Amino acid sequence: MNRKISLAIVDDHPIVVQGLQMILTNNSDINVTGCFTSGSDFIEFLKNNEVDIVLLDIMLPDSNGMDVCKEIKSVSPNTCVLALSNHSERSIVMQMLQNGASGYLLKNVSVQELTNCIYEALNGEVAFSKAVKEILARPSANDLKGIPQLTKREKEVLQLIAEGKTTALMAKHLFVSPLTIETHRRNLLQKFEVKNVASLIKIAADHGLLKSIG
Amino acid sequence: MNRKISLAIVDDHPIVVQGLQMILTNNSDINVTGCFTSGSDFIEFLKNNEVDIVLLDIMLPDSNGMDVCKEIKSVSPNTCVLALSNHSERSIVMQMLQNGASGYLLKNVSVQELTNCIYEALNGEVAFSKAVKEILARPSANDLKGIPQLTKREKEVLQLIAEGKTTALMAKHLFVSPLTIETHRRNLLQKFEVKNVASLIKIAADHGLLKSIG
DNA sequence: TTTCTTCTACTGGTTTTCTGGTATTTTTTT
DNA sequence: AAAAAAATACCAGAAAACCAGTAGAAGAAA
Repeated sequence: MNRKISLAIVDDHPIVVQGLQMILTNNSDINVTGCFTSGSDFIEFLKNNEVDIVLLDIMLPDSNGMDVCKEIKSVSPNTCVLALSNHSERSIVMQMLQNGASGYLLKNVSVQELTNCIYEALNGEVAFSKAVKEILARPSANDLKGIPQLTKREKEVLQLIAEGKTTALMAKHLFVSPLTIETHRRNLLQKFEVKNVASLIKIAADHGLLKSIG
Repeated sequence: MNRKISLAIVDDHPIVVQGLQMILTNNSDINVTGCFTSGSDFIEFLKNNEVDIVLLDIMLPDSNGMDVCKEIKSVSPNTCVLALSNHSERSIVMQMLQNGASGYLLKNVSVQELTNCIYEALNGEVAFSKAVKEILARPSANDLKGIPQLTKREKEVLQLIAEGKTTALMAKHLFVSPLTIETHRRNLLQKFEVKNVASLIKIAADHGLLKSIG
């Protein structure tokens, strides 16, 4: 090993910071270079110091995690960002990753998982804690309101709508009257509690109800 | 250790089957209980035999992977299904998981990863190979055909359309004329080469261009 | 400065979706 | 056999989306 890994912690909860530090000082590869309670403090630090990886709480009081992450990556593209959060909402996870994070951990992460994820991230991989993988895998299972129960025909029509077919085309395709298709569409909108196909398709896609376009 | 893990392989490529068998016989915990070249053969077997985990190729000649997976879980809910595939399309991954798969591996998986994933799956976790995590994390970055380049305003409008807002509402929201919104929508349709918002939203969602609903 | 892109806005017309009803037939379940 | 659920079909009108073409103004890039 040539040199120690330079790691920073950004979190406004002293207890979390203490805990992380304790865990990480046991690891001889890792050097905790700095702890910060705000995103902007860390960005300043980053301008004059090299940091290999940062554990970033995404719920900071002053700024939001997304923006901090984006800024970190623009100031120092090679610094890995591991998002650390209590929030297990899928959309937040996705947004962080979209903004360049190397991974996402819930704060209930185990010590073993934490160190694994750090090494994975530094190795250029994407790192998730167990609970996060669960969220990414089964968006609907973690949903408050369940997916409406659809009939076979409704699923077919839903799929065809997503493929951009108009009522007339769908009717031909399924050998029924266009008026029947309209009824199905109407029932779909009602079941999903939306008022146009745009949101219908959005929600259906989020729930993994649609086939990918061949 | 009380008893060996019972593992089955379902794949129509003899070479893959051979390879998997070779790798797995080196592992004294695992007993390869059976190899099958079709989904229905395996389902039959499953009715009379206990299988802890099955490595399932999702591109079988006779049936499709989703349905086989669903059937496996209905015949034997405790059998873990690890999907094995060359296909790295996000929506396929999601569909398999939706249908009860415990994980998804691309066939370029390493030996180490494979065994890790098997243990993770048996342990009730969701298991992904490295490449799959990459896909889940950054849907857009892994696309073959590039996503059309969107302007800032177009992205905003796209998002609002996905949220089910009408032209009039979007116009109010963005403080512009409804006619301007219409133009943006039109440009979006043109850029994505589709002719209605349904397919627009479908494709945008597939590419991870939309925020998920909280 | 000129050019390119983006954002803005318009006219006018067509197609499709959406809304609120109703209702018969077929299939499934009890 | 009766009841419930699903698939089928219709009318008529309102609202929204879609199409084709044009074009000025602001801002960024050459």
